[in-house]
Amino acid sequence: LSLEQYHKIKPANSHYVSIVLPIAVPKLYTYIVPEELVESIQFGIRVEVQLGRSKLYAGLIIDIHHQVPEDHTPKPILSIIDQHPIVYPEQFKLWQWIAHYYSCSIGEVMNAALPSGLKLSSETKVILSPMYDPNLQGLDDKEFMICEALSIQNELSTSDIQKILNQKTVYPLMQRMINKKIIYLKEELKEKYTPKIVVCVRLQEPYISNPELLQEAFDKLSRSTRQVEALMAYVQLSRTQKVIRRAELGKKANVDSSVLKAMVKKEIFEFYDKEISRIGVYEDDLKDTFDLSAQQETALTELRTHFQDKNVALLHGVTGSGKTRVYIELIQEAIQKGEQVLYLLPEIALTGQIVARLQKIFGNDIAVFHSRLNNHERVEIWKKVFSGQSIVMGVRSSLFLPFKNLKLIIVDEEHDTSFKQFDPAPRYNARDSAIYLAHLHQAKVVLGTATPSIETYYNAQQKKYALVEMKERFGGIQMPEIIIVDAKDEWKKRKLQSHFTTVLLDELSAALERGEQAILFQNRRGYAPTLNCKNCGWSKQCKNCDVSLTFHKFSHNLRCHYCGYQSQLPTACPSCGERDLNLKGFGTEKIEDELKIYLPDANIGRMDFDTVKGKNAHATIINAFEEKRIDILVGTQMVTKGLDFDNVGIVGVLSADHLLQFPDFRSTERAFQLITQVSGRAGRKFKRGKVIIQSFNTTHPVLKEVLNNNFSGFFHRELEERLDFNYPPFNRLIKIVLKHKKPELLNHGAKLFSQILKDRMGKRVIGPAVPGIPRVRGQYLLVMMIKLEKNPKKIKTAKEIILKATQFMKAQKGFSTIRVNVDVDPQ
DNA sequence: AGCACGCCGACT
DNA sequence: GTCGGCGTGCTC
Repeated sequence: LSLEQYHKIKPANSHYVSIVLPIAVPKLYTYIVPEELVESIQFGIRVEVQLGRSKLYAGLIIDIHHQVPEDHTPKPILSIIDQHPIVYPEQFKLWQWIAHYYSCSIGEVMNAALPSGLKLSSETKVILSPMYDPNLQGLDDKEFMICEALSIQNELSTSDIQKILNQKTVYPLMQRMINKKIIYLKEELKEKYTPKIVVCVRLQEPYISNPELLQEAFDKLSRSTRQVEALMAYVQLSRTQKVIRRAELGKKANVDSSVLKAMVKKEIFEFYDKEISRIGVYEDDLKDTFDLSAQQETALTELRTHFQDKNVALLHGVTGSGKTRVYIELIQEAIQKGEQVLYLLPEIALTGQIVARLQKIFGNDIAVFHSRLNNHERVEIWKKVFSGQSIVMGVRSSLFLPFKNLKLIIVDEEHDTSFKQFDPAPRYNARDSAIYLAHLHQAKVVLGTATPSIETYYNAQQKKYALVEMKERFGGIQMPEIIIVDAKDEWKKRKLQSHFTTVLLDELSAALERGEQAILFQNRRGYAPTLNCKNCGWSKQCKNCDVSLTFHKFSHNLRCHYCGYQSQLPTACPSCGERDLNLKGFGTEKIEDELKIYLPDANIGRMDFDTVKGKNAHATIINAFEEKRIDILVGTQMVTKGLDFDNVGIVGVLSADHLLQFPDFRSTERAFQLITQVSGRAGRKFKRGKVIIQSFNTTHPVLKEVLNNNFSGFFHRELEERLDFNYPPFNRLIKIVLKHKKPELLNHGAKLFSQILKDRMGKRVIGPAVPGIPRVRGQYLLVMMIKLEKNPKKIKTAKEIILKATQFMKAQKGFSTIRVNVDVDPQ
């Protein structure tokens, strides 16, 4: 239908809808609503639409109007997917805010926001024509192969055909076959969500209403011992639970399903299907009984008072001060009023103790939303929140759940960098987005941490946020004693034993003798970063990224941490033939091994990215440590977060220097946070703990500030530095990364791009510069940074300039394939 | 994000 | 010639 034809025949006063599609296209699309569907359309429902020639999508309606499209013929909505909205207007406002603030498309936000179970897309499938005759002449080899496959498999997807023919481009061939009417397209939307169904068993009438008649049933079965056992098992199970699964009953009575089937025939049992939750439910309803400390009471009162005129409060409480207890009180107040609460946590902190603790108190009022949930579980939580689930504990993406009466958001470990998503877009910060979400819902926000981020503390100082402090540990336990050990000095005196100072080793063995446990923190994983040739210094590089491969002892191979590329160990140096290859650097795995030499009697465990990969691996290690099957836990960042153990006498930081050496304006801040957090694991609940920090450069001011637990000193010194170099919190940063697989082309494009930015924004633009790792996954990178004054208008203009510059550069011949990533407020 | 079109070099 | 790779532009 041409545009003119359409305008001639278009019905008067038709309904049109604006639709968001879950893809990275920058704009919304307008579809026409067929007369028969007009009644069913509303904001926030998904509809099936066609985009392009064959793709079908589930798009979201976000506007309904009568404005006739001027420049194109609208396609019709094909069908209605939802009877009721799946997205509220508040949610959509959050999406819009994120898209604007973080410079990405609304479709990208939709992609991140909806669980994939709610995002439908078509897979082009083809079927064989019923008229097809295997003896038909005139087919070439490839066509024949497809027909053969189709006569066996019934239908094939585009990717199936690609595999069968072992070639990428199959569409022309498919089109040809369609034209010849050998095959047909089969387009269908598949609903990915199917509730989990289990078969359950219950008694039939009359037994169900008259349990006293059960004796008769037993008599009736007396000839079959197995059936009697099954009935007995049923009676036992029914005392403690309402729903009895067939499999469970079979297992308990040790009978197979044929026995149960026979009992169905005898009209004692019947089977029925039940839709069950995939989310673990917590039955125990124990209550946290101990009283609040005076400090906690004060903090609560202060928070309540501040919330009368401020919407955001920073709760700055030292490790072990009992912030969680304060949250619990606030949550309790909220749910008593029937309000919803969102408790945001960094991914890694979510996996265990804190969840268990809150579940103990709030039981099934809490839904837990983390990244290891599968699609079905995500959709289930989505639906639960929609129907009013009162508390959600979750990672950054739980921000997008369909709250309708959200009144309190807690962002725990507010400083944590994992609240910021950096790839893919939307590159949003969940802490900052949470504050906007709270604004939409008229909710209050508590930002809790022992080590506030510079930005947040600055906001509190500027009175933008309220500030509540808890300076003492719960139960009057002292802050740990911190000892800074000069590793350089020991090295000079030849006392240093591999990576351990004598101070650390002595303290460790003393602690073990006292029956205490220890945590050692090392900020690197793997055995040794590189395998080097002793003769010429050669090391094996990744073929996709410009980094040396890392040696992994467990799998005994070399790996790239950036793209996952793996390679065998070379037996000799390929460059000079030298057979002596050396391990350089040290990681958690090596620490674990070497510690075994110095402390042979200790049970040593390791917790890092490699050992917590399995679904329950993380919990298993924590349990082993809790049950004291591990004496010393060696780990990366993971050991710093959200773990509460009551028998840790010693915490060791193996090398503070590694943390301070990063070429990044946040490295001091991160070092302070990490060391303070890991120190906080020492001596909680039990007695005063000890922290040993090893360093080759003991004069660094941050170490002294950590030593004295001097947050304020650290903050002011850091603030001055940030002011000198125009960094946040005084300025705002936008980071732009350009990527392409051809370095020369990338350089030229970046030059053009940066020139446009510099013409408009002058010296605020820094770069383009080659980053520390110049190539990742086969793509060369160039980085630009823009330092902007905190002026909303200027920031808005800057984002527009970036968008225009991107469009301009991409319009030039050859540059269209350069990828541009914009990261607002990078971490 | 797909997907098709069109341009180009590499083959039967 | 035609196949397949790759860059470009469009999708209501």
